[in-house]
Amino acid sequence: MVRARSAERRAEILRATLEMIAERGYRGASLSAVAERVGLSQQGLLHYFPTKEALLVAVLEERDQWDTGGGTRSDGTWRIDLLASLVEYNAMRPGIVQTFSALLGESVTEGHPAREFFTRRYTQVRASMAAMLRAEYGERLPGGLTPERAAPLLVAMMDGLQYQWLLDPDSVDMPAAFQDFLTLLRSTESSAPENPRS
Amino acid sequence: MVRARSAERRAEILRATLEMIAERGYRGASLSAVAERVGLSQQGLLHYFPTKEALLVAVLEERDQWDTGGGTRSDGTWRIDLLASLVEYNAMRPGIVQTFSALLGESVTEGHPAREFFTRRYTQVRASMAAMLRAEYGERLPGGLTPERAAPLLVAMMDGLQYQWLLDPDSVDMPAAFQDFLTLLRSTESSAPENPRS
DNA sequence: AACGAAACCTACTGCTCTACCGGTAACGGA
DNA sequence: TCCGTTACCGGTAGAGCAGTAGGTTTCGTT
Repeated sequence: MVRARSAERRAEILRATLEMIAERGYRGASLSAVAERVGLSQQGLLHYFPTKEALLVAVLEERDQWDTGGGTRSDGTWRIDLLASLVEYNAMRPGIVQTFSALLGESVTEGHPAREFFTRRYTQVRASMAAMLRAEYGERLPGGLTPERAAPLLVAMMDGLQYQWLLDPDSVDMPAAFQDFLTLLRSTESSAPENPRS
Repeated sequence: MVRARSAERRAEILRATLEMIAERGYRGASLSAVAERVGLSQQGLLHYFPTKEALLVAVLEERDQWDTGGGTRSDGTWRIDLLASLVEYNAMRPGIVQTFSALLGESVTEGHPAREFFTRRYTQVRASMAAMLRAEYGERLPGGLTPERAAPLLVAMMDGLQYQWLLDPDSVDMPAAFQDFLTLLRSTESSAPENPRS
């Protein structure tokens, strides 16, 4: 009973933190503001998460579980059509996208507590994407690309489109643009490697 | 003489500000820290730029001039090979890239002073890219894309790669990856539109 | 030589931030 | 019914923040 109530509170706090980070970024999000949003004093919040950084870590971990959960195949790889669905889904949740875009931007600064998280995560996501591309299209992709070379492009496209979309949703149709990219990756014949890398 | 010295100081300040933003982001960059870096008191700095926001605006304006200057053709459009060169150039200046990536990330948060700047800038850059693509490849691009539809992809790719590269330069060869994308945009036959948009 | 502006600085205000310390009240288990 | 744990809150330390007020020095111009 107590446990359940506690877990509920923690979930509330994490949700509020996500919102605050979307609005102000991690550095700009103050503990008091988060606490106020869940109807707690700042000290009450610190009872659940002892430091601000611990709170951020909890947010990141929750998210990590969240989106390594759905959308993957039994062998752990993604399906490319589900990737497109994910982008469509994201387009309906600007809040979440904004949270992680703001966080990603901050994370490149020195000593940011999310930096290591994102670094590790991108390594993992690139590998996952490469596996997906290989499963879907085999070894040869358009332009003589290998799955390993195409994977970072896929990730970059998703992230990059998010920023343009967040800044100006009316001018950028994110899901359509991402589909365009997938078309590009699909529609063309795979030729011999044009500029092989070592 | 005085004027020259003053302009020199301003330039120093702007350079230091760029550094500080790269290290801590805009919100995390304090006036005192910037001032110290140029050997001024915080109030001495405020003599040149009356508010923190004015300082940021000056940084953005300087950058705006800077990179709408080189690389464009007489008619104001870019050349695509110069775009690849720009990416290569950026790969040698992690500081600058970091500054603007951090700023872009922050700018999606509410009420950020750089938000309008980036919004306007991306609109303009997309238009510029579309013009370049049209000049270079004509109306039909691979996958049935129009220049207007490919333009945001080009921009997104540049931005997205920057984040991956900043987080893990050893794992991501940014210029090569961008070249891969350009190859993708080039190497394939232009087919009829597959999924035309309204 | 006198003047005015530019280029700073010291001191300070008022605010916000994270985090610690020490309480207290409720509650579930023994 | 006692007792330990959980779930908080008030107070406050201690630091940093942007920005103001009011100086003084330097220096080019007249």
